[in-house]
Amino acid sequence: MSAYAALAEPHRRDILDLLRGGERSVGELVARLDISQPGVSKHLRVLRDAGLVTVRPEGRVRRYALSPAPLAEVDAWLEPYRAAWSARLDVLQRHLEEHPE
Amino acid sequence: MSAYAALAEPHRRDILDLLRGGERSVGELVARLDISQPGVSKHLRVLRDAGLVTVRPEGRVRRYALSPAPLAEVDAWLEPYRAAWSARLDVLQRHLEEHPE
DNA sequence: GTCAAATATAACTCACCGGCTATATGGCGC
DNA sequence: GCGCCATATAGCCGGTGAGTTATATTTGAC
Repeated sequence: MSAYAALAEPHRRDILDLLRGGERSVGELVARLDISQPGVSKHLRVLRDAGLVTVRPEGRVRRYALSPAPLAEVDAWLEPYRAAWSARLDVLQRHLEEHPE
Repeated sequence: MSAYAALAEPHRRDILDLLRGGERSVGELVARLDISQPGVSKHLRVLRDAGLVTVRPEGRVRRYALSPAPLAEVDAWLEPYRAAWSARLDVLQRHLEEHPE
């Protein structure tokens, strides 16, 4: 699954947001996510296949960590659009300068 | 459908990319997209519902234009991750400086 | 070795998505 | 009005996604 598709699911974005705070075990994620443990494991599998997270087994616990590299592609795709919407903001700003309310 | 989900479909990203070059009629999009006209219309409907494009009827032609505002949300979500992956690059860079091959 | 804890996988269901063809809708030319 | 052109919608189908419960797997504790 592409990084784009992986991000389409809100729970998966939640998981990534949680992992931004550092490594988390599956149990810790389950505790914060209002879906079943197998559901979390399934999402983690998708994220792992997309290269967005990595696992580090530690005893019987598996700690997941963020691996944000694939997001760079999304960011790169977004790049030209950033110009587009800031251009729009510029237009608005110029308009306001020339026609103050 | 959320902006994230809208972006999950490659054809829809293609459509947005095409619209970056300016307004396009449905026919022009169909000509470049290797899917049927109804398929394109369906994707345009999704993009419209997500607020990513706007329509301007002009005679019997409907011209679609980019409306990138919802992408700002995606960009904002991505923001903290940008830090995360540039941090990783920094780590790599420092490593290379301290241990040149 | 046995049991319990942590996690993954299997198997199932339901809903939705993306493609198609066929058809409806609305504007234009005559 | 009639027919054509551009586009949208309806309706169908096959695939897949996200959730569940039940079960398998691995590891640690004893």
